[in-house]
Amino acid sequence: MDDASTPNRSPPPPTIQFPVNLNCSNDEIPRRVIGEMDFFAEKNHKLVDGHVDDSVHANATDINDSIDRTALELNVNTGLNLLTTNTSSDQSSVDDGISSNMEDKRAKNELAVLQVELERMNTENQQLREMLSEVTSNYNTVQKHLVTLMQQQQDGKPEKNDEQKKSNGGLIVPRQFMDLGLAAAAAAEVDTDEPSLSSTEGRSHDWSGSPNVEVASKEFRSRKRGSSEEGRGIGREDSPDGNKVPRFNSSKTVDQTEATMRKARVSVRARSEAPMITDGCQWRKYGQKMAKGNPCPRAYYRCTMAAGCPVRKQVQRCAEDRTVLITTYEGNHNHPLPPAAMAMASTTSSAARMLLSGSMSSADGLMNSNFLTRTLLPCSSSMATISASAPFPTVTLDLTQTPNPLQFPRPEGQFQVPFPNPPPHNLPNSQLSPLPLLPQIFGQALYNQSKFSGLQMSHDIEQPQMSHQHQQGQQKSLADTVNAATAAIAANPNFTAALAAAITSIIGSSHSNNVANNSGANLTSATNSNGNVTTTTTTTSNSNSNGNNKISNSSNFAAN
DNA sequence: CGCGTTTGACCCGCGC
DNA sequence: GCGCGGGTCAAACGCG
Repeated sequence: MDDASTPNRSPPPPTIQFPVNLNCSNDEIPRRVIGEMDFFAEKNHKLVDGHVDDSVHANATDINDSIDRTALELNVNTGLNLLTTNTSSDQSSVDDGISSNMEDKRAKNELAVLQVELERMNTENQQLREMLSEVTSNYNTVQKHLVTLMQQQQDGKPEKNDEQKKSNGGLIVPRQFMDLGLAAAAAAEVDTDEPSLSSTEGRSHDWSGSPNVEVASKEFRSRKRGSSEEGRGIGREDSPDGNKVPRFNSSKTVDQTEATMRKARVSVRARSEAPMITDGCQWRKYGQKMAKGNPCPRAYYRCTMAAGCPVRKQVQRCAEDRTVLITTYEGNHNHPLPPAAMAMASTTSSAARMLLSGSMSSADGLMNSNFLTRTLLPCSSSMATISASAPFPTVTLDLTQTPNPLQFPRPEGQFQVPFPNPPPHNLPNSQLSPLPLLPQIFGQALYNQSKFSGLQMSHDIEQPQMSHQHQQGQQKSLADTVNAATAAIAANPNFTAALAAAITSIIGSSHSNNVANNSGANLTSATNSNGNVTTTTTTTSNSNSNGNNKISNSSNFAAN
């Protein structure tokens, strides 16, 4: 739990430079830029006002206390003042000049130009405010809707929960150990008596988030797979047709959503010579298969950090480029995770939630997703995608591509990823590599996004015990978050994109440990013509070459 | 001896 | 109904 609350969080590295490229060297500028971000924070404040996340509220309030909206204008004026100050100083310095009148005129002209510029910027700010206001409004609508649905869902299935608790001997503790990213899914589980993210191909269906359920599954599985009808009745609500074709306004919406969650997958593509990427967990290989269309075998791993942990992953080399390792995760851990493991866990659960938000059959889900992507994350990229056409909804995070220049370029040296993670207790230092942290970046970004999509709200409701820790983390990281958002704005001529990053960061900061921001990860998302969500996370990571992976053993990838 | 990997068999869903 | 492909199981095997 403690670990879960502070995964890989690093104090703001002293090396981080505020990305102030605003022609100002004034020390106050960063604060003023922050003030500019406070505009969003304030919105964010309103956005969460009257809702679940007190920690967000608190942080937004903090910012509000120190910086108010006027700071935005101050900020705008700041640069201008510098120039106008220069102008006036010019005036004073040329008093003894011959053409003081001309200088005066020139200064006036400059002033006029600057005023025009100021007006333009104000207009732009106004537009942005309106946009944000609209976004906020939409968000609140979606949020309310979601809460209503959650309440309905809860009211509709209380017996189920009780039943499950009874069958579990009242033991639901493992869920409390889930990390932040997992908890939302866990909450979903509590509601649905089903493993949330856990997924299979619709047959084994026993990837339960609860060890108890897992045990039950194993029981019926051990009887004989051929006679597992009983087991199927228990572990499988996803009827073969239930989760394939979303039915809108169907009474089975909830179940279908669950099925979607169960089948959600997060695929990470990374260049690595190692047989597996290091993700902080211990894995046991339980199978290997040749997959069609790929000369490299696919290895199947199961998390062994806790008995009954439902998390599994597949590891396979990319057929086209065998230096690319594709790791696909499914399921939620049901045990505490070391910091390094939090990364991937956060990634999978967050991505899955995002997936859910985009693929759940209810109109709300679609609304969430589309709303999010249309309004906040207009940039598109191929670095991460959600595939709705795949047999299972899959988020693919591509770490192999160079950052999209259309994303958020950062000045060199800015937001260097210090990879400050303490070595996982089970990993020797020699086996650490930056790579395992990248998923955390993704996870955080996705987490932010999924939170904003409204899904996380349910989590907040049902996991209030998290909020305090979140709060601490937030306060610690809020400045970094703002800085990061500021950096995005300052460094990026594409203000709209920067705005998206800023909003995403700030909103995400309400829960985050700010890894994404600190590490310079940017995430964008867009809705393509198919209505699928394209998510992009760009990192400044320069090397993912190898994480000598430390699964509990060093299994060699046979195909390599 | 215990633990983890290997690998062939098996099960299941899906498409034809 | 049949075959294919994906996923899992579990006995055999290897290693420390």
